[in-house]
Amino acid sequence: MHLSAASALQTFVARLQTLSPLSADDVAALEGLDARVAHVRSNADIVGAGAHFEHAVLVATGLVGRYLQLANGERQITAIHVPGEIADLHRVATPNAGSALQALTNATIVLVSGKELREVAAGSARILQAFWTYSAIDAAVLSRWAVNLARCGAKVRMAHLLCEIGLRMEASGQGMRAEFLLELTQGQLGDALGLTPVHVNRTLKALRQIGVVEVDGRIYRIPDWPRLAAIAEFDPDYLQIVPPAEVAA
Amino acid sequence: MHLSAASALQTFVARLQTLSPLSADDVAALEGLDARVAHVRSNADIVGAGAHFEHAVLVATGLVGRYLQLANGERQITAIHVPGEIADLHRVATPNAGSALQALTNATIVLVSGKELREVAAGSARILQAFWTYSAIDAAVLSRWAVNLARCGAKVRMAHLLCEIGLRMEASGQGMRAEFLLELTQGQLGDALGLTPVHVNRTLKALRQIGVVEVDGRIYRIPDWPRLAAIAEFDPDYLQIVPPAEVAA
DNA sequence: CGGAGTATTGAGGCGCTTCAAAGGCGGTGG
DNA sequence: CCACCGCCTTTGAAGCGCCTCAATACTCCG
Repeated sequence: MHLSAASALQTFVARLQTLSPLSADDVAALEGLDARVAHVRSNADIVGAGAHFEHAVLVATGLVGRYLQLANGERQITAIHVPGEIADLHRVATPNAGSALQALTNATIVLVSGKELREVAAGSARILQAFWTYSAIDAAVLSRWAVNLARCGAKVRMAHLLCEIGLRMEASGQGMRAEFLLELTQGQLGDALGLTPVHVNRTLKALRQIGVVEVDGRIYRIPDWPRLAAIAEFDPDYLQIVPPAEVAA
Repeated sequence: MHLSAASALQTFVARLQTLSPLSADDVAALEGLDARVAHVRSNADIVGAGAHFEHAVLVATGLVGRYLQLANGERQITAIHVPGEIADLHRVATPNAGSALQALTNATIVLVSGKELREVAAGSARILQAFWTYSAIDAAVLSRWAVNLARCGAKVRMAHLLCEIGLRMEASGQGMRAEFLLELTQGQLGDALGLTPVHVNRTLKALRQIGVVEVDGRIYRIPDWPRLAAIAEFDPDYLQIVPPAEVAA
């Protein structure tokens, strides 16, 4: 197994441990799961819409997005997953989940057998509980996302996305909230934010001009995090991230 | 326990059984849960935003909504629950869920102890599995909702909501998809659809004029279900409703 | 019969979309 | 190594959908 894959699995297990107290056996069972590493090119579907797929997708490097597509070809990204996260654990509970999974950048993923995950979960109520809680937090993130889509203007939506992704990246060791690499095109950002690429561009320009974001290629810098968070009405509680050392501001 | 409360619990347990094969003991344990019946007036919060609440809320009569509120006072309803559904089972997994719960109409609810639910779940992997799946479906509904909010115009959003609610009502014995009582004000519909009350009104008028919806007070009739479903791009799969007898159109 | 919340309709404005075109940037092949 | 090509980014101009503000009618209930 590649280094990044092993590290991603550890990040995932560590995350689970903050959600439900796992025994040493539980951790061993999780780390012993059969894990097939795969590489996926940017914009390639990992799981098609409505397809059955017998593996859960753990992100090792790059970004993976969950999305739903409409008949007119438009799509809406409903979740963006950073390394260390399983993008579709919920599918282990409901095999016909409906949404598709796509690599948003070139990505390394770890395929974990759904059957094995179900067995491991059936063998330990603590693990099953952790899976449930993990999925529930995923849903809480989605519900916050829905509120932004429905109620907030483009600047606020963008600001919120940057706050959330920054924090999630930081939590999984991919950078700092104040400076991180987000390798998405403005078109992909639009797919997530419910905006056209053109308007994503204008929105970023506006955020740059008021000085809350600096963009250098695909590197985003947040010179004034509290101000960006204020614009976004960002309250990190819903992410349920337990900070490893600091308490954040 | 009132009749409606007992019947709601049975509907809920029956729903769980379609998600995970429960033993007779499991069913007995679920039906033996301590259940306190309460009545809530329209527009009264059952659980405030960010509040801890040690009970899960099973809807017995009326409608219950989950929502998030922004600083400017706007709110977005993220889920509408009909009788027979538990509105916040996810909170049993993650106590600090963030979203608030409100009676959207005068409602009868059944308060089920979160502690007891956790105990019952810890005692049976099948029940725990069913709870997880139940929550996962709730999340799938939410994700479809998010797509509508982000990508669809007012008519499509409204059409989709009517399709979904109609089907869910039918599934829990509250009417038929083609004719049901939806006791929401246009303002509440707006809170769910991400629209102003004024525009909800105009949208309903437009749907009436093209003949896909008839509104009589708060009774909604769908004379041409397939056409409404086509407008909404409604595909009921994500609801994972197993029809009791028929197969639907 | 009065009052409050709800529904309905009109007029005007703003934000995002659409359509269009030019400039940057990286990758690939000659 | 450079020239080219495709994708991405950036900017402009015009249009449409939903919002805001505003006023009137309806309906239920005391």
